[in-house]
Amino acid sequence: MTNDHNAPQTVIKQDELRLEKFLPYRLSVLSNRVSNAISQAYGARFHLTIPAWRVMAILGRFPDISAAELVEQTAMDKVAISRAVSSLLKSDYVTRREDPADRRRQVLNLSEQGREVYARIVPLAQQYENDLITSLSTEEREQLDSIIEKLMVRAKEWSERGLIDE
Amino acid sequence: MTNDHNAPQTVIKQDELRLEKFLPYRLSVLSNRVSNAISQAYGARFHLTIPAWRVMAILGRFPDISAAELVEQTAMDKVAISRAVSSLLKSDYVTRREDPADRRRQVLNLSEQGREVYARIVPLAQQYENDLITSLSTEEREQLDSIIEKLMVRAKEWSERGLIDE
DNA sequence: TAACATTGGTTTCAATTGTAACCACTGTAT
DNA sequence: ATACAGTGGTTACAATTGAAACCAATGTTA
Repeated sequence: MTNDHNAPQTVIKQDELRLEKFLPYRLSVLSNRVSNAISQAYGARFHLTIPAWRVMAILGRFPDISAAELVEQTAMDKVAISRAVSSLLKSDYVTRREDPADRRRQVLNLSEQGREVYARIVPLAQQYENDLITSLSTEEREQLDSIIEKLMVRAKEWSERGLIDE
Repeated sequence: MTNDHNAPQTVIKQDELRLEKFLPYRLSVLSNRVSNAISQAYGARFHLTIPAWRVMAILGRFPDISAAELVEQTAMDKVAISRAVSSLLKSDYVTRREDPADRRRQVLNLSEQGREVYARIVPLAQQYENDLITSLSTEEREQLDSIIEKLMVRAKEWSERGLIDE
């Protein structure tokens, strides 16, 4: 395929799969390693799960939104959001008030406390991201950015339009 | 700490986090989308979970290995492997025999049936990968390959040497 | 040889997650 | 008003997962 530095042609039989080179697999291993490391970091310090932290991250940037809007933003599902929010309410990191215009809708926000925690996690998160990409040149960072964007479009199509063939 | 190449045009306050641009987050969303789509594809056709399929994929390339070696190869954990193997034994996709040299160790292989299923899944998997990367140019594919490699090294260091700071 | 640490692998139990059913409210049509 | 479909959000239950305890075999030390 792309790179074979030590062989004139790829020697792998077509009916074998090189898992180590298989993109979906590599993405998954990489992403798991990264997520686990980071979630340990703030999980340990602030007792936050990844979904909870995601909710806070969104609320930090977009105040006054509802759970449904969180679903849109994060691509997490309804139930996960509901649970994350309810645990964040319990720990007083977020506040919730009814939207008088639509009494089904609950408007969410970071609480004072939540804002403090948020302010402390953000640099930590950035530090991790920084550390992760120090090994990349500026060009590579840009490349990665645009490549991820393209892959995401494709993957999104899968989930929307159903799978290949079928 | 390490390097700082931030553009002057960035308007986001430093103490805010743009989740949509946060690499660990994007990786996770992308990887989940891809994995779910693909696992649906062969889960539906062959009743395989992702861990089970991974085990088969490794066994297809590396016969006569043990569960412990599977752990090494896949970065999955002991228990996940154990469960996957036991379900694969039940469906007769893999065989297991005791290593006479070390009676704790079990040597695993694809069965005839397993090999057949493997042979049918491989093209399917490749088709998905293909479809995913059609949106990328040849250069981009090479870039992605090497970038993932670099990120993986870093993430691996985290899990081995513990986290940043600490 | 007895004692103890280590390794390969499984089991158990609790926490996390996903799916579907559900309740409460709103919007629309009758 | 009344009925009914759609939406926001939660609950209940089953399946999946992870951590820790565990068993059996091996290696190591004395």
